Amino acid sequence: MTVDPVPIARYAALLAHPTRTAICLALIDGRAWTSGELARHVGVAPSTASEHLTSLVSAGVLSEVRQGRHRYVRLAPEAGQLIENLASTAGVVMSAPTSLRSGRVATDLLFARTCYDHIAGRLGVALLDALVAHGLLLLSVGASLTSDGEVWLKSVAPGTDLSVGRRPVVRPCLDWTERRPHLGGLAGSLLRTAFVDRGWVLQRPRERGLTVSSAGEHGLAELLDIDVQSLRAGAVSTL
Amino acid sequence: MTVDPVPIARYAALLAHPTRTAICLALIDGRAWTSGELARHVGVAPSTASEHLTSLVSAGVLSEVRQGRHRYVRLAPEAGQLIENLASTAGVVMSAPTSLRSGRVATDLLFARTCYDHIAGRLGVALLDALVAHGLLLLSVGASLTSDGEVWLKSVAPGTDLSVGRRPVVRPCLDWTERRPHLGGLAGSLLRTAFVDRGWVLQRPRERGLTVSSAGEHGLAELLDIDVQSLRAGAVSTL
DNA sequence: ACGACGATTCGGTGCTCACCGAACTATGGC
DNA sequence: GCCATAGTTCGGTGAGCACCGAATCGTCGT
Repeated sequence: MTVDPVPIARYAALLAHPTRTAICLALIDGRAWTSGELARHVGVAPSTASEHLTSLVSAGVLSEVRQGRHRYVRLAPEAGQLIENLASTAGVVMSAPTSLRSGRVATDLLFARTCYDHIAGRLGVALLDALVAHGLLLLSVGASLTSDGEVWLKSVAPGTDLSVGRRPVVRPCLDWTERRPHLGGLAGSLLRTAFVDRGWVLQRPRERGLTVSSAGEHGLAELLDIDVQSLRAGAVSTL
Repeated sequence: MTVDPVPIARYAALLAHPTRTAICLALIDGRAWTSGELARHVGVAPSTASEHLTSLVSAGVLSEVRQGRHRYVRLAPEAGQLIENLASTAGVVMSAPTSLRSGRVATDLLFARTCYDHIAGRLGVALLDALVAHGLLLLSVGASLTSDGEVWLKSVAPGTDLSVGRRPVVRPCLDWTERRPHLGGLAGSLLRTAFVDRGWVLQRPRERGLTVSSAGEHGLAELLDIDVQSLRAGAVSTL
């Protein structure tokens, strides 16, 4: 007995069930998905998806990060490679756009999407960077608005009372496609609402993806020097 | 739904069971094994092994050739690659000698082994080539001994009656490690017996592998100009 | 023709596991 | 404090399948 077949078989078994395979295929775009999203995507009960994720994570096929009540999972790079290898050996044509970090839906989401009630993706990261660049936000341990920032926010989102509630005004929320924080907390929520109200940011029901109108492009450029065009083209903010 | 997970899962499932994995690992040495050998090797009933082989073959993981009452299977090259990939991803160290066409046992068998009751492997192929080179054997459609060959055979294996029985005197038997015919049939059997009797070829019970003594090296060189040393080193006859 | 042997087919058995729903925990925002 | 939402745990159910032994088939060599 030269090589023990058991661990190999055990690993293969993880990819040997349509549901888990579908989960991995969804994750091959390189993004982090939540447990619930995956459950809906592959059409099983949340409990079932959760069980699958647990086994995939404990075997190292997926890596997980828990944030609040969400469980984000990502495909481990080696596992992604193996799956593409497996698919091609199995004679399945994986269309190019399905590969890592591409595909229409995927790129849309990479550009801008909702995270809880605020904006994530490259746009969300750019937003936070712009606030810092303009001296409106201070990023050290945690984050906080400067006094300029408070004034600015009230002008952008009129009728805001920052003293109410226990929700932190700003919260750096780790962005799982950019691996950098974007703007969360109350300020993030207010900004999203303000942008949607102005018709700058468009949000379709039951979808995570956000789009920016041409009015939004102008507005964001004027307000915070954000170049939406280049963000959309894939540029990341360089702060 | 961009990619159908089902065929991928189905393929992975083939490698997802310890028994089938063990079969594939055995086959990774690049040689063709019979169904029964694999059954014994992995420790299951012949019927079980047969079933596994059927599914592996029909999925293209293995290729099969039936010869007489034997079913030879080989690992498809892409499948071998995938398995090595899978093993390394699963964190299993596949020691170098386990890889394609190497390892001690494997190379021994590549050099010389029994096939039915005659000699296969590089030595078997060299034997057939030498007979042809010396004008003792005619290889066209099928094969037949020349009259010189008959005389020679009787001198090497005294007491031989070639007219008895329905067994073909010579039969080119496809060698599944060399992909070229070696000497089968009655002549092959007689030569093996003669060589074993003379102590040229050594055969341990319950093993397929054959070894050649130093007496055998001299004898084969003198009798048929066969260079056992270089065969053992991996050279193949070039006829 | 016959016996030996390798391989296959077929029933039956038992284990594993994917799945769901229901109950529960934890988090977020009011 | 409250409710809503995301996720998890757990028991039970059902399907799939790896396995074996017995019977059968085909080939080989006498």
